[in-house]
Amino acid sequence: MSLPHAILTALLERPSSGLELTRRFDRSIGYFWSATHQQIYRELGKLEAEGYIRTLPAEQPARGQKKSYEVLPAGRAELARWTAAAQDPRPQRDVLLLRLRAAAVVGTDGLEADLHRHLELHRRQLAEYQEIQRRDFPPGKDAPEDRLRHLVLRAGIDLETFWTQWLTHALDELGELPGPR
Amino acid sequence: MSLPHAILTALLERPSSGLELTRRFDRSIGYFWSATHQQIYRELGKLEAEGYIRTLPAEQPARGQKKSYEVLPAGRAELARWTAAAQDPRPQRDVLLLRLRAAAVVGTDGLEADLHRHLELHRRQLAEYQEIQRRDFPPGKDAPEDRLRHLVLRAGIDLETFWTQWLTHALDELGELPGPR
DNA sequence: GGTAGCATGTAACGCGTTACATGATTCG
DNA sequence: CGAATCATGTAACGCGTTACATGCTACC
Repeated sequence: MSLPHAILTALLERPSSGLELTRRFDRSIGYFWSATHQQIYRELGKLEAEGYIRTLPAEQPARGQKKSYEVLPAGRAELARWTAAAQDPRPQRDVLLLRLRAAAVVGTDGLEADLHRHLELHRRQLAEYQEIQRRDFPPGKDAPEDRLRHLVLRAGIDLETFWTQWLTHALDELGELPGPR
Repeated sequence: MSLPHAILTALLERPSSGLELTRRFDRSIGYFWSATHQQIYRELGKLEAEGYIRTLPAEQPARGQKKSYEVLPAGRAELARWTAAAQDPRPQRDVLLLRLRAAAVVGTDGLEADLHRHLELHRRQLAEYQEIQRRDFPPGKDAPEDRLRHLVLRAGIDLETFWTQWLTHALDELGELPGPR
C-alpha cells in the first residue's frame, strides 16, 4: 500500500503527468520505490477516483494528450496520516543471500562471475549517490528542510557501501574455497 | 521466481513437510526470504507436478495427514542452474525511506514514535543474529562448508547494524528539527 | 504522407497476502 | 465426546510485471 503515497509525495514536490512521474521514478524516488508506467497510470486513475488528486485545468482528456495532476487537500491529509501511522518493517527479501545459501548445498560453480557483476553495479550506484551528495548537499549549507532528504540519501550511500564491502569479502571467501574453478 | 528455489534449498538441507517448512521459513531461511504456509503449499504442489520433488514413500495422501517431501535429481539440477545464472538485483523497496521523504513535504508529526519502535525491532534482530553467530560459528572453528553460511549471517548482522545506526542518527536529526513536537 | 518518438492506456499472468475451510490427533 | 492443536488445503484480491494497443506530434 505504498505506491499511492509515493505518487502523492512526488506530485506534492511538483505536479506532473504520468510519463513525467515515470521518469522521476526512474531517478530520485525510484531509488527506494520503483514503479513502471503501467503501475503509475493505474494508480493515478484510482487516486483521482478517490478524490486525492485532480487533473490540472489545462487538460485535454484525449488519449495521446498530456495530462498533468495535482494533489488535493484530501490527498495531502491522507499522506500525512500514512506518514505518521505505525508500520511494521516488511520482511527481508534478498535473492543474492538466498543464492549463497543454495550454493552452500549445490556448489559455487558459476557464482563468482555474477558476484563480480553485482559488485560493479553497486559501485556504480554508490558513485551516483555520492555525486548527488556533492551536488545537492555541499558541506556547511544544511537548510532544515533539506535535512530529511539528506538523511535518505545517506541511507542509500551507506547501504551501497555495505554491499560493495560485503561482496568484496564474499569474493575473497569464494577464492579460498576448494572445488572446481 | 525465487520461492521455489528457496524451498528446494530448504528441502535439500532436510526433507520436510509443508508445516515444517513453514516453521523453518519463520527462522533461518525466512530471515532473507519469507513465505506463508499458503505460498509454500501452493509451491510444493507445483514443484511436485514439475518433477522436482516427490513425497516420501511413507505418505498418506489424506487431508489432515503429514506429507514429507524430498528433492529429486531434476530439482537439484534446477537449483544449481538457478544459482549460477546471472540475475539483476531487484529494485530497492523501502517504506521507511519513502516515509521520510514524504515527511519532508507534509511534516514529521507522529513519525518519531515509530522510528523508536523500528530501532528497537532492529536491535532485537541484531541481537538474535549475534546469538546465532556465537552458537554456530565460534571463532577458530571455520569448516569450509560453513564459510558460505557464515557469510550470509554476517550480511544480516551488518545490515541490522546499519539500520540501528541510521535510525539513531535519524532520531537525532528529528530532535533538532523545528516544528510541533 | 510516412516514420519515429512521445504519451496514455489495456490485458493477462504470477506472486504475496488475508481470510476461511477441512480433516486428523491428543487430551481432559 | 468436546475442545484445542496440528496439518493441509481453497478462495479472493491486490500489487508488480510483461506484452501489446492506440492516439498524438514533429520532422523529413
